[in-house]
Amino acid sequence: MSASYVGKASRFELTDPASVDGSTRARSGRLTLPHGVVETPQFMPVGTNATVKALTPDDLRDVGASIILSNTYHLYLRPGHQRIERLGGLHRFMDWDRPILTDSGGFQVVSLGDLRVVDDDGVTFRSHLDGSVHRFTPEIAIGVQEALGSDVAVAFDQPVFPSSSRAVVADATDRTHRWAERSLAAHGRPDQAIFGIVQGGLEPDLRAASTAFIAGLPFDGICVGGLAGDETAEQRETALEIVVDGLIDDPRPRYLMGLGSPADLLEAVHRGIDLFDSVLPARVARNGQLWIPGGRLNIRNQRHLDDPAPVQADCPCLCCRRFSRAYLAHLFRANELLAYRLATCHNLTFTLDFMTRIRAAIRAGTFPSAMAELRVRAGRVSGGEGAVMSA
RNA sequence: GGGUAGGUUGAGCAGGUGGUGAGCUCCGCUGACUGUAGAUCAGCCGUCUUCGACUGUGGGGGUUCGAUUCCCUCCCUGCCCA
Repeated sequence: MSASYVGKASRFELTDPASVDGSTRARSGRLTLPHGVVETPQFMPVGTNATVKALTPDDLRDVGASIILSNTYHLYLRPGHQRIERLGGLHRFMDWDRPILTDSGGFQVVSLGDLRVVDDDGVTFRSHLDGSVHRFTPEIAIGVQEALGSDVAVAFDQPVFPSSSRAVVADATDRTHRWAERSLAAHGRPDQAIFGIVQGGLEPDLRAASTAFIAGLPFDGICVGGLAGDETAEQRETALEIVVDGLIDDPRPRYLMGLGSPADLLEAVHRGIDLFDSVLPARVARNGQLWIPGGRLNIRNQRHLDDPAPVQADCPCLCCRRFSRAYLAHLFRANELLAYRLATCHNLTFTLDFMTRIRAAIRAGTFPSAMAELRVRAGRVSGGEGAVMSA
């Protein structure tokens, strides 16, 4: 097994390969990009509109973000990638000097709309902002990302819902493969890495074939797309295992797109994933759900109004360092803007701290035995009959 | 003291001039949220043995087959005049 990968704009070194006893595929590494180093496994907060909602760049550093994701589709429509390029690129525009990965816009083209037409060459769609008609092709999506100047560009793909029929999945997966080749051919920026996306839905053979196809192309990293949708955790883990099986000797970073709850992150790391992104911790924070060890709390509940304790006693975030649950509960009820900032700081701090704990366990060689404790810490923060902490 | 407008489910309101008032917005509660058209959305929000039933329009009394509605009286609130 190669322990490192060197591309023209990125480097990935496994510092701690998966345990030799085969009990886990969790591994730890270091991804070096033009704007800095990313320790893996790592979570990328999502900053769709060149901002992680409610946070300043200083807040982002404070919560421990080492890389964020931003969005090609949204920035193309507003304020326009050419404008951002004229203003010195995305990093300068948003004053974030650490790495940025840009999603290709494929996800939005599918998630946004009824008013879209997919053909073999690309996608024609209507802007969600003003209804105007636009067209994305792999070449255009890559061109936009080069203009933005992200550290990592992502190939243009066509995701489909995991529950889609086999015919739909097969069609979209084939198209994604052709678009992957075209994305690579179109990409020329030397200070920008490019990742390719595996599709294949929940069809085992299509997943395996897609993994083989994408892994066969000279991408700098492999994204696992088409999950974190309407599939069950079991279906997701099965699909994930198929993909990682196909990448077992591949030295490049593996990025599972769209996953974000601590419990889900842990299980995916266990199965060999290095990178994640999700809006979940930030969105849920804005809606009043705070993640704490072992569970969560709804800060809008009346019982918090008199509670002088911080959201989480040992948390170093801006919110927990200086404010009480009572204060945060008040801010939410009063619809004060500070509520969103503080809550987002907390959930991202919790999530990124959780990843730090995972890395520490892997690097200490104790990940398999640490999983039980990490699972408890992750709690069930989403779905099902999840435990809601009362304290 | 006189006049006037009112008293509707936690709050604020709609409606209702003899034929079953549970309608709205807040507040509150619960759930959802995973490559962000999301500081959003959904459900509940009088009581109960909750696919239904019961209660409820300030209190009391009257007329009536039937009263939130008509009559009498009392209480409370706003405003105006003394």
